[in-house]
Amino acid sequence: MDTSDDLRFDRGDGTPGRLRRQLSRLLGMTSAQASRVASEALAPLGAHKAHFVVLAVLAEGGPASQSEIADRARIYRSDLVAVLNELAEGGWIVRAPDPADKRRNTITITDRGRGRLAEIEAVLDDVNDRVMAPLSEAERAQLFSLLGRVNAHLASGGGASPAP
Amino acid sequence: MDTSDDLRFDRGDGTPGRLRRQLSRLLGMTSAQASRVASEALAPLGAHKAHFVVLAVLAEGGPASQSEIADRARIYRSDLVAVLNELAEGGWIVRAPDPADKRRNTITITDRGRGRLAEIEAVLDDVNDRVMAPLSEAERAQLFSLLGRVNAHLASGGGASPAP
DNA sequence: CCGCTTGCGTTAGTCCCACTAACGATGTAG
DNA sequence: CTACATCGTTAGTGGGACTAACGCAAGCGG
Repeated sequence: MDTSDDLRFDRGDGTPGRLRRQLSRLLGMTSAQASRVASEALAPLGAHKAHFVVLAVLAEGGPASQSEIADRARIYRSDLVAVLNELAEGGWIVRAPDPADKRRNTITITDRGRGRLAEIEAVLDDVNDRVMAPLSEAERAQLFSLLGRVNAHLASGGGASPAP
Repeated sequence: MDTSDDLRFDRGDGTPGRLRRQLSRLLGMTSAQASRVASEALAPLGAHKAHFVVLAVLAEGGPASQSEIADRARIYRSDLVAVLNELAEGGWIVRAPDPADKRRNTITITDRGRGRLAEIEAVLDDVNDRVMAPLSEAERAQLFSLLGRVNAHLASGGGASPAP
């Protein structure tokens, strides 16, 4: 299998070898492309990726406070506010004050929300499939595993700069 | 055993399975972390990643016009302007009008520029190493290969949405 | 020569994302 | 009661990808 496609990317043509060694560059480019594909696929639905994330968290973890959602969904509480507003406006979640602790809101996914989640999930699964089209099943698993390990390592402070 | 660590990441605990299936999410998180590590490492030098990219292109490809650089470095011409200004201010490149075509500038890397490139490269190589610390050599190659293939696929329009 | 189109560098500005700071209201500990 | 921590919220930063439009120069067809 040769690289006969007219990719304008990292092929032998003009890309210096130094650049190809940089993981962060490759990650960045790939991430940007994948993200773009996903966003474009969700656009017709009027949905954002954050919607999916939050709905998934609520569907699988049950009702939760906003900071709980933020923790689980790996979203900042500050950004979560707008997302929840949009989701509430669509009737996909309910934001109700927690009687036990008046600081908290208890967020619950609605039935419509579950439908919405399924809808979004279908789109994103398809996107995932298109993005990873050139990879076999085993390779996809490999990619997830490798990325996951790097990610976990970085998340646990593994990449911090050494003491000065 | 509580999750008192402040890894707010994907560790099986609260992250729904649906989210873990999404490559773009994993890519995004990992890319953001890696990018952050790189930026922090470059900060003490007063350097940006774009500096590295442009210097590398010039060092390996020889003098070039700005749009040529933009093509090779996979940067937008509009963004390139500021980068070249900074590089010129540091004396790492020279921007001279092309006598053959007065619309063009010919950009050339200086000796100081080559020194700067080496300096930045050393930092970034170290970053790369720290980021991929948990992976063996073979696994790193695997990761590059897999990412590269996905990236190439996306770059050649592989992930476009089907006709509506 | 004249107009037309194309490519070049530049300016400005948009959108999205990760991230921080601060604040009022509420809860908790001493 | 006082001091402090937490919750939701608002606002704003910084960077990266990307677009639009402009002035200028080159090239081409007539």
